[in-house]
Parts: sequence; C-alpha cells; structure tokens
Amino acid sequence: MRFSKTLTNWYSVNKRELPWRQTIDPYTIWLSEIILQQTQVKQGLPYYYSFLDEFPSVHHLAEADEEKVLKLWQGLGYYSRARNLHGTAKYIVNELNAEFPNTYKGLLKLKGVGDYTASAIASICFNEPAAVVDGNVYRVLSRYFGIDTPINSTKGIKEFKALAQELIDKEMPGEHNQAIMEFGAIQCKPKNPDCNICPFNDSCIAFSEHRITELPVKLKKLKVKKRYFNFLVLLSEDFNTVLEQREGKGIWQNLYQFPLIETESEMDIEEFRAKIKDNELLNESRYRLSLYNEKSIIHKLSHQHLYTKFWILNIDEIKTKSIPVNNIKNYPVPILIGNFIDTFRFK
DNA sequence: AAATCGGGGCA
DNA sequence: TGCCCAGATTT
Repeated sequence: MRFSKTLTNWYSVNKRELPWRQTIDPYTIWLSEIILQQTQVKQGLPYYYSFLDEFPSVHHLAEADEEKVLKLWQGLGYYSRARNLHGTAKYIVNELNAEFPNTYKGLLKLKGVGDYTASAIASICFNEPAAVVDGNVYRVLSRYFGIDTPINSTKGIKEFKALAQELIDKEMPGEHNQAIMEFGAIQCKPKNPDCNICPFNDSCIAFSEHRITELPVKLKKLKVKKRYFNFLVLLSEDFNTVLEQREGKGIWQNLYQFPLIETESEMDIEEFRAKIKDNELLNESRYRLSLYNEKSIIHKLSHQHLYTKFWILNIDEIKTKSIPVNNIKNYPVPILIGNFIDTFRFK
C-alpha cells in the first residue's frame, strides 16, 4: 500500500495530459490500448486522433471496410492489430449488441486483447483490480525489488504478474495501473534515469546496489543453429585410433577430436557408408562400420546445437597418422568427445 | 518455448 | 548498432 501511495502521489504531480485519460469509455480506452501496444505514446498519438475522428464509435469502425482501417493504420506497424481491431469491432457490434465485455476474463476473449490489454481496460473502465504488466512495469518492479528473473521467461512472466497483482490498489486500480506505467515511462526510464529525484530512491534495491543498468534482465533470443556432426572413431586391430586437431575459427579451436564429417542433416548408416566411401583415411582398407549411438547426442552450445553421432570403424590397419588408444586421454578434447571416450570401451 | 510481426526513438 | 516501446498470436 505504501508503494502504491508513493506511486500515485508521484503520478498526480507528474502525469502527462493525454486524451485517453479524459474518459473511461471502453471503446475509446480499447482503441488507445491497441494503438499503444509496443508503441510509444508520441508515435501513437496522431493515429489515436485520426481513428477517433474517422470512427467515433464502435459502430463506425464495425461498418468500415478493412481496407480503410488498414489505410488509416498505415505506418504504425504490426498490422494484425488493425485487422483484429476491425474484426473485434464487428464482433462486438454484431454478436454482443455493441456492448464491451466488462470483466478481465471476458475482455481476454477478444482477438488482439491479451493479458495486458484486458487488465488495462478492466481496471480503467470497470474498476476491476487487474494488474497490468507491460514493459514499464517489468522495469519498475525488477529495479525496485532487485529481481533478476528474466522478464521474458515463463517464470519471470508469472512472477512479475503476481507481484504486480499484490501491489495494486484495489480501490483505484485504473489509477494505480496508469501511474506505474507512467512512472516507468518518465522517471524509471530504460536509460539514464535520474534516480536523485526519484521518490523511491530511499528504498529501491537496484539503486542502493548500483544495479540500475543491469535490470531488468532479458533473455537474448538468439537463433540457435543446428549442426550435424559425424565423428569417425577408427579402431585398428592393434588398438590405434585417429585424432585430429581443430584449426581455424569457430568452436573448440585447437582442441582434438575424431575425424569429423559435418552434414546438412542426420545420416543413417547407408547414407553414411556412401558418404565415407572415398575417404582417404580408409583408402584401400577393409573395415566394418557401426553406429555407437542410435539417437543423436544433442550437445548444446550457446549459439548452436550439435546433433552428434559417433561412427565406429573397426579396421585392420590404419595407414595414416594414428595414436594408441591408451594415449587418448592425453589429448585436450571437447567435453562432447570426452564423454564419449569415458563411456566407450576401446578394448 | 520460440518465432513472428514494424516502425520510430535514443544513446 | 542494439535496445526499447502502455504485446499478442502462431508455430
């Protein structure tokens, strides 16, 4: 309650005068919330005006052609918002007798309305204590409470929603929700917030621990590349094998590995037999091919997943440079290779 | 759980 | 450039 009190006090002094703050009409609030998804106020403002001008009510919007709606949306991005906006307007007019759902749960069923928007409309228009969690809220809460759970992880999403719900002022949830978002947008900014004039600087964990720049934590979504590694584990009658040293750039630089054949997809034994038919390591030799692991071992690196198969080649004699299997543990190898060596019986 | 969807502002 | 913005939906 203390938290919400300080917040709304700050809000009453510092809030911007924005047009959608003059009303609690659900159509108007809904329109503003859809426009403001992933969009800064400054960018969305002219669209808000032109939409209200062109479509003063949900009826006007419902009766418009989609093409006209999209044209008006042009330049704002995320165009599914415009299509859902239009479709939902028609749905509300035709199926709901032009009446908006008046609960969080009901609002959530509308296309284009997710957790955030349903909470925003429910709290602002219908005084339902449903906490909003947008980018601003993640930032404010993670800093004030010093929470480093990644905000884009499943755990983080649940954790911050629950915390926000605990903090909400149930008497005036709409005011509280807008206050915390405005606070995040103006005071607790992503970069260079002026903590010296912050009303929370006597109790903010991130401020006292100098972690403002570290919070909130966000998982980088790097696309993990899949690679298919086939290692040739040669094994001769006299217990020799072959290791090669990795060179050049990339992973495992200068470490040792069994001769590697990288492929574009997973190999089965017949494909692989054909693949190595003319391999110089096996030149003129007779050998027996078998697969050590039927299912690929998936070795996960930060930026790539290695789908790995170890192919065993029992061979009479190795004609290229080879080493005794007894010495194999002297070589530095990637853990992926090391694990194989530890479990494979060479003799 | 991860990919996709936009365009603009800012350091 | 990289990150963020009053996120939602699909894969």
